[in-house]
Amino acid sequence: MSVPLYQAKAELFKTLGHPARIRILELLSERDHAVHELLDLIDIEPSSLSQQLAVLRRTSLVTSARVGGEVIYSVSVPEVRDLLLAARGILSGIIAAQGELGSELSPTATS
Amino acid sequence: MSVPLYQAKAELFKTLGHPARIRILELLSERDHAVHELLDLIDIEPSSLSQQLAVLRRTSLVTSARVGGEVIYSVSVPEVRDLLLAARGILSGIIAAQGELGSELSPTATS
DNA sequence: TGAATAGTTGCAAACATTATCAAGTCTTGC
DNA sequence: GCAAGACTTGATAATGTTTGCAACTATTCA
Repeated sequence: MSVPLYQAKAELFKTLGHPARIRILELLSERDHAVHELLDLIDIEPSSLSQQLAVLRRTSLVTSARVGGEVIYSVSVPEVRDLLLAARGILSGIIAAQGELGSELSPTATS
Repeated sequence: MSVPLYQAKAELFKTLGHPARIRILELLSERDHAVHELLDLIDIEPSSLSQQLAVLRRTSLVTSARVGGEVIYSVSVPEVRDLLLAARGILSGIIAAQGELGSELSPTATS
């Protein structure tokens, strides 16, 4: 039952392919956060946040621990930070390369 | 104008979230390939390959150039390689951390 | 105990992505 | 010109993902 590595990579990237999940990982790679803290920082419904956290948990990218009334999340693999930085590098590269012409990236919210 | 960076990142990762597209990028990050060469190396229908290439083109991750009878693809941003390597690092981290329990991820193939 | 806060789960509708087949363009070589 | 090879495009059914609401569990605190 072994999955080829390129497929595992695809799964990993798919897991990262959601704005809320990126935000979560960015925040968690700074420091651990309780769910309600994330909720204050990310504009999303509680249940939706919970579901995105579940996705990240399933992929073992984050872990959770109940501490009294709150549940604290942490990134389980520190290298996640590298991945996010690499992504930023690529985006800079692309943007630099094409100036500002028509992008497929749909403009919506701010921040 | 600007799309929030975290959203652009999510788009980027989403683009990478498909096994065929990962394969394509892995192959192209070694050297340029004509479509029919990719076709020989990846088990996929021509029309499907074409569609995946279109996705990568739209995101500006690859560029294509017609050379006589063939169309040659190249990665447009060399840093893509870093991203793929970072992904491999994370997968190793996860796999190492959890041994072989879940069996959702097991490395077999190369790269 | 009961109210309030903190999170999670289930589910159905809305939405996006993928695979496949048929049809079309472009280029080479005869 | 025209057949063959190399690719792309369009349409569509099948599948997968996301969202939002309601309901539910767990913990704290008064």
